[in-house]
Amino acid sequence: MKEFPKNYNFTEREEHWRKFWEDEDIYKFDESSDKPIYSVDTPPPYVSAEHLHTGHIMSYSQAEFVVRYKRMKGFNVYYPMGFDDNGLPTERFVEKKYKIDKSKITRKEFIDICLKETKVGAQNYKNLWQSLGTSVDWSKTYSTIDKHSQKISQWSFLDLHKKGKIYRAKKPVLWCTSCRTAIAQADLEAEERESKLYYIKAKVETGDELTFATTRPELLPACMGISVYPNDKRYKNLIGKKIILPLTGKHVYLSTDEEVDPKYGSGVVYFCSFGGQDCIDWLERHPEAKPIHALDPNGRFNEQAGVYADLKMKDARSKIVEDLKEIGALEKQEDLKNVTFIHERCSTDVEYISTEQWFINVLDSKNEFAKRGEELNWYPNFMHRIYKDWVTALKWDWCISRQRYYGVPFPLWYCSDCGEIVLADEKDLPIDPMNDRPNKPCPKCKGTNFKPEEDVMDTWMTSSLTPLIGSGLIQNEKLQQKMYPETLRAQAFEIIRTWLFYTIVKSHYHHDSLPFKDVMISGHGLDEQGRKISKRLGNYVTPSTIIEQFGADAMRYWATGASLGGNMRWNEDEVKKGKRTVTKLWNASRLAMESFDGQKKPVSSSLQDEDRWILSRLNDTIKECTEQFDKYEYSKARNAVDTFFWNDFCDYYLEFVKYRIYGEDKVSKDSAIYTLYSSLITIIKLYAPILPFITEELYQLYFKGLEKENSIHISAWSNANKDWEQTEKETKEFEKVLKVVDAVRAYKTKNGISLGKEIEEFKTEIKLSDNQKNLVSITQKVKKVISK
RNA sequence: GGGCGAUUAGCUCAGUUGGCUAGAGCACCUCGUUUACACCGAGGGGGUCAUAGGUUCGAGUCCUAUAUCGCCCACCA
Repeated sequence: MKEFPKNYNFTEREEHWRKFWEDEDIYKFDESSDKPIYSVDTPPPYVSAEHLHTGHIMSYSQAEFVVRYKRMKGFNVYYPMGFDDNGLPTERFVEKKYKIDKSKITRKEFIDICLKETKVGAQNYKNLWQSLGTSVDWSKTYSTIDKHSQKISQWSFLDLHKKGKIYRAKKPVLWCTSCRTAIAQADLEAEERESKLYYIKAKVETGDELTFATTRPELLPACMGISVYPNDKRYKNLIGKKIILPLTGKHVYLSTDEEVDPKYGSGVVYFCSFGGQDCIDWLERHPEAKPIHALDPNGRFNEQAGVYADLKMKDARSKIVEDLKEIGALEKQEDLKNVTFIHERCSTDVEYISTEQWFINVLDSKNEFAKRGEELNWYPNFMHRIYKDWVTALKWDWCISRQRYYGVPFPLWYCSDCGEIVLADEKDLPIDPMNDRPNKPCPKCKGTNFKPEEDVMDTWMTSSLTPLIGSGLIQNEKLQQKMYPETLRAQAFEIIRTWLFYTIVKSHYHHDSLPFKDVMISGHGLDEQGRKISKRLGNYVTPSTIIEQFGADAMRYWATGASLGGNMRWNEDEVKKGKRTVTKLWNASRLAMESFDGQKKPVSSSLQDEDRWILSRLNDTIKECTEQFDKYEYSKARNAVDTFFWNDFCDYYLEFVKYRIYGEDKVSKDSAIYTLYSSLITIIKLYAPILPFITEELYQLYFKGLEKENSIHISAWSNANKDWEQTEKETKEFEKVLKVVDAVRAYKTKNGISLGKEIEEFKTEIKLSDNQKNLVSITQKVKKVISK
């Protein structure tokens, strides 16, 4: 056996193996293989993420453990990587970073900055993934703004349009006044706030007074109707009467509405043109009412709001409340908590503005999407519930158009003469209607003047296609078809309602199938106190610092700490434990390997009791570990290996065989070496998915010459071996030895005797055979073991 | 308001279909340099398994309430 250094220099060796894997194409997808395919769809991260934190490491590593396991299990693994660099998140990032005022920059200039910025971001991610040893096939990468992704996104639009799932309509949509674009229901976040319920008095034409209650008095200029519950006796004689609104002097009529709760507030509700879901629903029930378009897309009132024109919502509120007080129309106000919807990207209050947008019809197929959710294999299972609830609660069709610059353009124009929508030809994709022109005149009026669609697509319009984009990177068409649906989607739980849901929508409509068979959902990375990691709190550590300090293997080891789907706190001690495991593996291997003969694989000759025992334990560990990995329970898989390696193998077995490998008895030595070899190669294989660097190092140091595969990561996973099985009785019999060993150790420790020091005799109540007595005396340095 | 998780040693967490005299790692205390490892080994202290009921021969594990925390969802204006 060649020289075995005393210490393992992870900094240098990890760098070495990174390069080796890349040079040798270890993780390259083999297009000619006929092994079963295992394809993986992991989230293309937003490259605009300003910082990478341990939460990212956690969720990507967890998927990667499984990927490595499957690769060793004999699957032809397809693991591409994408970067999400289109859409609103990137735009907001660039706007903030460069303090851009979009009115003072051209569309093209802005897009150029975005493209430049995303290149930098993608490189940062790639560097981190590589230093972590992520086993991606880097020749298969995509970005969501590249031509390939644009082509597929535009194809998706055309196909869904053809299938009648896409429509354009002018109706109230969710609107962000800060981003100045329409958004989708999935982009909303609910925020509970301390608010006030204002009781406002209005005059009735009969001379009576009517008090209605609202949390949003600022919408008064857009009031389009007032309703009470049909059987509410208090207001019976006022129904149908003209109500004169305070401040604006406009009038509406008092109507009845089943949805009004007579017990809440004054039992009188006013409805406004952009107040919220309740108002939209009310308008549907009261088509006679006329919406008042008093709010501009920038969030300011316009001339329809009379004296309140030009005011922002917030300012309008205080002004209107003030004015109401002044004229004595504010009866009272009560404190209450209520839920406001905000845009998740910028936390701006969402408004409801009637605009013309593109939609994908999802509401009509809610049941089918729910059914797809049932067909999907969920790991862990309880995550299914989040999906189910979301699908059931859907209220809006998916608005896919954004009034922004940086995104995939819609493949269409409008005829300037007749307004007809002219779609691009599939064969011309991708196109940009701003630069390209239709290749034929308007099919309706033969006109040749066109207006491009200036809106861009919602970023999810593209990322919902990642299974297609990923598999589409395979040139071989026959093979490409075998790649869809993919095998595994791995993602975090907070994007179930977006990424997962939208991907299922697309696959269902396009292919009438699920996009993948399994979904593995990770939890959140939290800080040490259990708080969500956020930029504002600054409560995160930089992964690259940890990797430099403890090594990538140690960092990855930490990521196994959370059970599947569970949240995990940051805990540097766990990283240290990973580092210690690496060191321990190194040292244990040093002991074993220095006894190995490099020429040929050892074979089993005459195994001794302790050999049979450890091999049986090894066998159990293989079974347990495999079973857990098959269920995506990387955490439990690691646990099984840890227990075996530290407790059984190091604490007991290595102590048992030391004297044999240093000794002269060839038969005894050979069987010890066979057992050591079998155990060690298995241990490093079982650890390989989690600790790819140290296991590769150990594999290359000795096993490669005999095991043939170029890297441990493409070597075959260890299978349970029938020959190694032991009956329960045999195991129990041997465990008596362990008990006596424990007793000897305890005796020595309590008496301050070094474990290496020989003692004269040791008495035990446990009945041991002569073989067993012999084993205890030699390994524990007791001249004579006296047992019953 | 509805739902889903969680609640086990000082800390972070395991405890699979009920059999546990409740485990691990860290931390703590004591001992020990032994030809793999002091980034170590050995030994030890420490828990009425959130609370209250119930099912059972037997419950950390199942049921029913309650409490606290976290998350998801939700138009009572």
